Amino acid sequence: MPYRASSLTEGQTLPDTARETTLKRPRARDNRQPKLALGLLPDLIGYSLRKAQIAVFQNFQNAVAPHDITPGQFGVLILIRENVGLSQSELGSAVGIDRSTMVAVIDRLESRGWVVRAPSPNDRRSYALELSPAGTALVEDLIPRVRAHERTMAKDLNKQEQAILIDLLNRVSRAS
Amino acid sequence: MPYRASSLTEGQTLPDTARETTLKRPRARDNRQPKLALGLLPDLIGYSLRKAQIAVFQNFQNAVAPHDITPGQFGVLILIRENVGLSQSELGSAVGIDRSTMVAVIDRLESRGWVVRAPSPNDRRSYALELSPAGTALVEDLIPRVRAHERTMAKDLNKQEQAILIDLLNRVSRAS
DNA sequence: TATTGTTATACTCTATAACTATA
DNA sequence: TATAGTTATAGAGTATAACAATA
Repeated sequence: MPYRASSLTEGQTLPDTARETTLKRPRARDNRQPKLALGLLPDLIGYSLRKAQIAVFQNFQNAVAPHDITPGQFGVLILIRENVGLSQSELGSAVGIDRSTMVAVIDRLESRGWVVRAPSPNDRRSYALELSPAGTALVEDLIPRVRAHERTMAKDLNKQEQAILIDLLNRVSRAS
Repeated sequence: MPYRASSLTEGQTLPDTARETTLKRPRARDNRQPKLALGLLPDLIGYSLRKAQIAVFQNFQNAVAPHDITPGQFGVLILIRENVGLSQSELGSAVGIDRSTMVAVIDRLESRGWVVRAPSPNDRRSYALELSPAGTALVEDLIPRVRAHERTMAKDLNKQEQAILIDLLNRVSRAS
């Protein structure tokens, strides 16, 4: 595999702002190489969002380790599993990508033997997507790993904070 | 311009969870077409993160409208402005991308007349990146637009909630 | 010998436009 | 006429490997 999506042109390091918890901690290691001035970036939600996104993506890859699958592919597998008979176009508009883009997405999942393009009973133009037995087994195997990954990413947040984070993120999503 | 990065294979719609604020609102419009079952996705931080990311990215594009620039390019311009004389390699490691990738990033910004590859005074192997006058003017023009964009994205969060969101995101970034 | 920028190569994600088969 | 899947084409973003110039 070539690349391995890492970060993006957004800035990586971050100066420690906010959170005065555990005041009396003896200034433990905080050796993330800052050095660079970040200007207004640390105040932007998009900037923090992007950094968190990168961290989550990379940890996901490790968490599902033996399997080579991206968070996006996992999402598609879940949607197919939860909505049997979905067509490519429906799936595409659900995840917000063009149907021409969805072709290659399904191609990859199909060539790995996880997804089947079954004929749609009603409409001969479209497929009824479904998981193969291997795809079903894969998802079963992935779910506990993904849950463990989730616990890792949220390990410094208590239950309430996790719920708050998701709620705040959802409100940002709806704000645009 | 071709594509216009929109979303990704992660799932778009979302069922309304949490937040019982304003109980007596008469069930206003909430017509985001759900229909699809999302399984465990809405419980995953990565899923909400991705949706928020997409919303922010798209709104950013609108907010800087006359200019065609991505959040990532904006971030790079800010870093160059705040750290004059930065080399491509330093910039690359700051934003977490390979120096070979940074070449094309700077190529684009340079071809648009915003960034200059000035000779480094100390090291003849590297460049001292700086903004051109046009690049400086661009950034000056962008900053208020980006701040307005930020207000749009955070319009349903009060000041405290915004700070909490950024803090929680930073903690997630550090968790991996 | 190590580092900086570069090029060659490759792969994913994304889009638009046009085509085929079907509705 | 409209829709589902497809292909052709294009561009951004990402990586690794190798090379030249310089340290």
